[in-house]
Amino acid sequence: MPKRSTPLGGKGTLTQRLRDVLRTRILSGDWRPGERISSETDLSEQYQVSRVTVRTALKSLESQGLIDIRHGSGAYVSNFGSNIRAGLQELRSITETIRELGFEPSMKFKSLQQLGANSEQAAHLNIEEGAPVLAMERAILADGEIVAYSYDAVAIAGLPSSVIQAIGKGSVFAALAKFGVYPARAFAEIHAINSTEIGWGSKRPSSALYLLLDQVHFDRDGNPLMHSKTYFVEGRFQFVILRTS
Amino acid sequence: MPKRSTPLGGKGTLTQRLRDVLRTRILSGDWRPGERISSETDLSEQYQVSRVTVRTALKSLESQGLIDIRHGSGAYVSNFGSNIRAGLQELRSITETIRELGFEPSMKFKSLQQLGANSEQAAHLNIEEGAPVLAMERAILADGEIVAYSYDAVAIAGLPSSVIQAIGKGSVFAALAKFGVYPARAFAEIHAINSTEIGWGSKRPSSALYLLLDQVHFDRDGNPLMHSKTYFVEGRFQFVILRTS
DNA sequence: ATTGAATAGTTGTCCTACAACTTTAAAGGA
DNA sequence: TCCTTTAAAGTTGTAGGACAACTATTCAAT
Repeated sequence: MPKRSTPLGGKGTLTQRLRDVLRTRILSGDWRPGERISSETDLSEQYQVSRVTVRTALKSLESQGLIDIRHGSGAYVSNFGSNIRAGLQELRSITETIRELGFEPSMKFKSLQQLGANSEQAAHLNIEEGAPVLAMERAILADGEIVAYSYDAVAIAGLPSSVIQAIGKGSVFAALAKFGVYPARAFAEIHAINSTEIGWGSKRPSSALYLLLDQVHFDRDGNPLMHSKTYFVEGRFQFVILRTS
Repeated sequence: MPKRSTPLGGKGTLTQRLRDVLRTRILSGDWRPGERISSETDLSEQYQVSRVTVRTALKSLESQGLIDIRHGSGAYVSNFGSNIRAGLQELRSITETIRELGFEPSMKFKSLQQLGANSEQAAHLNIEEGAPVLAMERAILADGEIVAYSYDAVAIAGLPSSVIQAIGKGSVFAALAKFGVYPARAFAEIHAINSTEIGWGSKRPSSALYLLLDQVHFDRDGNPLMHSKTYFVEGRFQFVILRTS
């Protein structure tokens, strides 16, 4: 039984760091699905943290559906394991998800301009109609194949121009992160859409069937940051959700 | 400031009972969105439980997105509140969700018979092809209007006939509960479907556009209980997801 | 072979204490 | 008056020890 001397590097609270380490171990197969993981006491000794910290980390993993804790018995790896990584309930950027699935993500801008918010955007972003927003129309590709079209609007009142310019080059979230703004939550609505007016370009899919993810991203204070309507080409992107009680 | 003498009635661990009480208080508006709820120390005195129990309950609510805990400051009600109740990430029966949204749910069976599992069902339920399953074709209505069509298959090998008969009359989950079997998790895939071969009956929707929820329910041991393909009529049912990081 | 009781192991809850962080208030200086 | 700094109080995060409640195993008795 090898001792772990890993100092739990990373950011966030001690509990969060331990949780990330344990999640990695579970997803990498240190314990097989159905198998019992080390007891709380063992883990607390291995990582030199209190049992409180171990418990909180395990509880978090349980709420994410990765493990199942049973009173008097132990914590067991659930039988879903790796599939959950692509789960919808976890907030990750689309390009990041594509890369984790083993594809090479890329992006093609159709338009990128600063203009006044329309009524829908204003309502979602909680700003005045006509207030400045950065509007984008993008195609998202995986290994050169279009998987989604996205229509986004970022509220940019108060943002420095350096950040605004950076948005056009890479990931929106990466640019906002440099300004110290992180999306903490997103509230999404899902719809089935059948329309030929969504896509563009020569590589446009033959089918007109899309799965629309209409979502608003918020920072941790509940301030809306970005509204985006992303149309996923049906069949090219797998949406999975883990539902727990 | 009134003292709470509520003995935290209900089932489950003390933490779970406290969590349910606090969730009810939050959803019923005891604290407004953005407002800070009582401190952990206060709550532990109010309900006569330890601070550990309060912390665990609050952490659970945080992972569900109802509150936001900030180090050194407090726990704040997040700005979504009641919308979350209909969230997809929470595992509840469709009829239950419909009732909570203020409509009167009902069900119309087109077929209900015991037959051998086809290859798709066998794979999802982890049983042999041809093993006995209870197959259903149902229309789900809210206030008399069709909101979804569902094609379900329950693995019934080993189930007493009394339970099998009860399934046909009321909720599937309610019948299984009497046998001591509870669905603890579901793994769902989402698709957009455009087909005229889904619905039936005179009240069939004019549109052929559906949101397909293809899901498998599991018990807490990871055993598959039921596979269901539910086709929601686009526009008649709002799907929302809270995504957290 | 079956039952039942003892036993060790594990998670659930409690208590106390302190560290780390946030917010508010007071004090001081320009 | 306005602003900055400092102090204090309040809140969440982590630690350690203790015991209750539950589970799984072992072993003896029937």
